[in-house]
Amino acid sequence: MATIYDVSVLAGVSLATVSRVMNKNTKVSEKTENKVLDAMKQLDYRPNAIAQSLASSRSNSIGVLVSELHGPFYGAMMSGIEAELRTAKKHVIIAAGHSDEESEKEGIEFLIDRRCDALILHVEAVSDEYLIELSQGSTPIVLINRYIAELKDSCIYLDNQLGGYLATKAMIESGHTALAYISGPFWKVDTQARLAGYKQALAESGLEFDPSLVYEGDYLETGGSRGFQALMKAERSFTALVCANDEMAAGAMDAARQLNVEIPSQVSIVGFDNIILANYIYPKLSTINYPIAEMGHMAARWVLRNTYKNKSLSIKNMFNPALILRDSISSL
Amino acid sequence: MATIYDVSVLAGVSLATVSRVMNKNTKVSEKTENKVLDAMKQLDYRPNAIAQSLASSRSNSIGVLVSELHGPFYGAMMSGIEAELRTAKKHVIIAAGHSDEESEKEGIEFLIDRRCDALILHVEAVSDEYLIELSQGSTPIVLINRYIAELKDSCIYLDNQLGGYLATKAMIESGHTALAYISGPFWKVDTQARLAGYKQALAESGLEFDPSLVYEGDYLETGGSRGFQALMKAERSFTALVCANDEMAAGAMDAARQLNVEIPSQVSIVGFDNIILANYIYPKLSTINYPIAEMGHMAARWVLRNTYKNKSLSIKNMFNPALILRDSISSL
DNA sequence: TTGTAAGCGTTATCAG
DNA sequence: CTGATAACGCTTACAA
Repeated sequence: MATIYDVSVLAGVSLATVSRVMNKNTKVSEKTENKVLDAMKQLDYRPNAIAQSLASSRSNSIGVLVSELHGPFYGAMMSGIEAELRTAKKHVIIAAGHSDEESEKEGIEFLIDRRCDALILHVEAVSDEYLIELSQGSTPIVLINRYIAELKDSCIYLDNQLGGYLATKAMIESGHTALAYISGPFWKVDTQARLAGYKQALAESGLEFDPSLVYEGDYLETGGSRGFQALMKAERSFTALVCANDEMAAGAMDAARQLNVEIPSQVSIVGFDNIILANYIYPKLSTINYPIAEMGHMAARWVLRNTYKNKSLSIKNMFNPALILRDSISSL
Repeated sequence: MATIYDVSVLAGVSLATVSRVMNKNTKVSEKTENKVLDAMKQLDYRPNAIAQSLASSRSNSIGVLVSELHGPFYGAMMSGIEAELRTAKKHVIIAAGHSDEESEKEGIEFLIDRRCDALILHVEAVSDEYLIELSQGSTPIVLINRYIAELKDSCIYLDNQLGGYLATKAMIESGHTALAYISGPFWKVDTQARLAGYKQALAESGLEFDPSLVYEGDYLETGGSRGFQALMKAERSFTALVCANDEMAAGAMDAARQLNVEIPSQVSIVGFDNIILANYIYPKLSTINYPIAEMGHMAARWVLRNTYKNKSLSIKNMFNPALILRDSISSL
């Protein structure tokens, strides 16, 4: 591969001049510029991004850490980020954290070692303290779906508790008083917030919170199925089921069908996230909208504004969940 | 951030020695090694991956190009690749090609400029010639879901025609003789192969191919819905619908519901890909299994074997589609 | 086993 | 406006 040196020789100028025409930061006479451009074309020259990063200590690439590379939620998030950054000619380096502390740290270190100009993180397992310390470092970080008071300006988050509240409230307003809940893993922060919203809505309506009506799932279809089966076997019956995400809701609906319980006439279901799937299962799933693609865009804009100094961009940190009514809830 | 130089000073050894203990390729006395290790720990030293790449001209990272960062198909593919590479301590840099020639080339160049040790490509818009030329370059490439005779050893592909054939055959064997088809964009190679399989099955059973029964979709739910509506309006009626992927099948089922046509009693439907969704829509979608996660693993193993010289790994280039019977096909 | 020094391909600072 | 030249942080012959 041709290097900047080859170009300079062929163009009959110095290294520095070639560098200048690439970076357009210093004036170069038109004549020289053309000579250089020609030489580049002839040699099919492509700058070595690695060497550029080393010399300039900026890589024009942003590190993104997601829990998984698959799944509708992370997919939408990555797409949102990439779309925004692409317009600014910045690139994305993605790593997976697998909701595991070691992996998340490893992923973050990989991205930092790669000299990413900034990091967009969707992390679940690392502690607030770790993140606060990380933010002292030289690589700027943005957090998605996590709120840490000390870092609030670099958090792009959803009011998860409000979401849980809205979902539950929708059931209560439809006349339900026996509401089961399929939760995500209890240790996750967003799980806790959503569950808190459920409790809040119950309390507000004078309904008692019954731990035997909540099942700890895994945010996957299988967890939803198992949860539904478990809940049906338990002594307390219910007419409404709120699920901490759509995938578990889909799993629960599947299990319901197998147990011959009809949705929504016998059990109403509401999900959370509003993934595309929610609109294509039957009956169409009522859910809480989580504007994750939009939030991905916003996180990217944060980077554009703060790291690349594009001050014309405005940032919104908190996003609101909203109830989306479809066909999986019936009135009692 | 501490550099190798800081470490060498603190440990009282030379740069080279520090480098040696990092790379474990030359013998270093235990005593020196410990001094160095201590110094590293004290300084919280992390090697600069960029500098390493520049000096060694290998980056330990593999570039992956997918059409989109979202979507169940690409999600599964990226996950498969990442999982395999992670075990070998290699990392992944992902770019999106958006099924557009310019974007795909841009993405590939980005990855090459980043000095990826190898590229795993799921490309649709670039020509065979481009890829053949690319493969002459110094960065090894593997192709997923694409077969190019000249590059066959580095292709990990599915027999798409066989898949289309199997899907169609399943309908015919269930007694259907009027089969509609919702296709992907005609310009895509896999689209053509799947459609060819459909034609092949028809021909084999003496059924005439009727172009008015095929609709050109976009591989998205919306395309499936629109396709179903269009097909229903056309003069020729049909009792079976084969869709070139599951997402369009889901869209078609949704449209069917709105038009009050019952699945599968009035119209049988079969999809393609076997994405998770297929198992959670109602009725459960019969489809063609596309082992994309497995193929992602295999592509990664190809890299491990060929680029990183792990010869103990064996490679399988062609994968077979298989019919998965669920509830969306009824016998006539 | 260890040190010296020449790169790797750019950027960026200084002179001119 | 252009050219030398010193970094950037690390690897890797070549010597010792």
